Amino acid sequence: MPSAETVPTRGRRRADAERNIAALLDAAAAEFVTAGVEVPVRDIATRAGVGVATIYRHFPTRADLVVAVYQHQIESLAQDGPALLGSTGSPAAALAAWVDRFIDFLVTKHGLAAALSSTDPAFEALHASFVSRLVPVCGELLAAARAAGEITDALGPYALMRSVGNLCIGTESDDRYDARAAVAVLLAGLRPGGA
Amino acid sequence: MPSAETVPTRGRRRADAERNIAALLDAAAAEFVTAGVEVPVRDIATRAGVGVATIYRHFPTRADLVVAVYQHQIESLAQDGPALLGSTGSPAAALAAWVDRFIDFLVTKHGLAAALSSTDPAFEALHASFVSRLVPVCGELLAAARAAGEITDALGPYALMRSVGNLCIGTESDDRYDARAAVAVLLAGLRPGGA
DNA sequence: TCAACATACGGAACGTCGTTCCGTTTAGCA
DNA sequence: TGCTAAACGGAACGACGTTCCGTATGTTGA
Repeated sequence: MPSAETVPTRGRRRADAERNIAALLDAAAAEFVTAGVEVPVRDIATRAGVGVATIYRHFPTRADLVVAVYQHQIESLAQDGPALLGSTGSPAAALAAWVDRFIDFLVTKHGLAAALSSTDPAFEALHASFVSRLVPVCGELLAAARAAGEITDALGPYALMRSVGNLCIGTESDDRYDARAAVAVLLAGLRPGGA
Repeated sequence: MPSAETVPTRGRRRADAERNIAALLDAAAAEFVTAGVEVPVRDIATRAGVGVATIYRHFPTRADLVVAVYQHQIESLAQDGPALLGSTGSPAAALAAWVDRFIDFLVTKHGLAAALSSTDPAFEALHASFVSRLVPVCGELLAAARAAGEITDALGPYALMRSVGNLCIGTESDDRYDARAAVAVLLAGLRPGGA
């Protein structure tokens, strides 16, 4: 997992570096809420009380910072998958519940969904992190639901996550559009018995 | 229709202005294909052999230029709607065929789908143009299909177009994801008889 | 406790881009 | 042919991402 190296635990960091990394994570989290994940680097640096170079030193790309900020939530999402599969009645229901948590995660983070499917190289590592951590989990849920005959194989795990991610784009700025409703329709389309 | 005012036909333009506008539309179309709709303004100006100010004089926002370039295709898409409804067996089939043409349009224009659901104010007019011209058409198709009992009312015309547009984002850069397949699932989810 | 060295820092500097400004050119017309 | 309004082009400005480099500081071994 390359993203684990983003803020290296190896060697030993100087105490000031440790402090600055913590301050940066706090500042970035706050700025992401206020101004979205595309917030200017200088704003994060200012809020953290450090110079811009300090950001680049610890987080070479913007995606590294974004990943670090949301690492815990991505991780818990990844662990929700097997848990839901064990505790929920049907695999399809577990998949639906998991997707619902994924949506929750995305729609509450200003611009994160857009960043996820952005072609901007600055966000490549973000995409990669989501893919490597969450696609396998989605794959398990999908396989279980398919084995139970509850859904078709019209979409693979990657395509499904990407579809859901895309449907979450721009949900914050338009009340005529509800990502959750769109995803519900998408999932309904995966049920067998249609075409 | 506000976009008709973008390149005003009223008054009379000087001949050089007329020429430059034509050159800009050509240059922009070419650059959009090569570099996407987010191509730097200077690149378009250079290719057209004009100064940057000339772009801003005729197309105050980037969206105005994008709309002008694709105006004919948007228009013909709008006219396809009623035509398909008249010539296709079922309203649902007409809707599917129309959506398919919409997808064709979006996936062949580098970055257009992303620009459409972008929150960047530079693309506001683009969004507005699509909404004002295409949502009503989609609404007709949707209403007909609904009246025939072929689809549910889970998504309104705006939400459907937005969903399809979102699903088309990033399709050019990733062969693990196929927008057409995702939209097919979405449409399948609109069929009655599910939840 | 103190040097000396690697680590880390901060802000200036550079290149790119969107946008505006302004002195100059030119088309249209009498 | 000369006048005027329309239009032009490129310089200039500000915001931003990114890199550079001289300076400061924590760590470590004596």
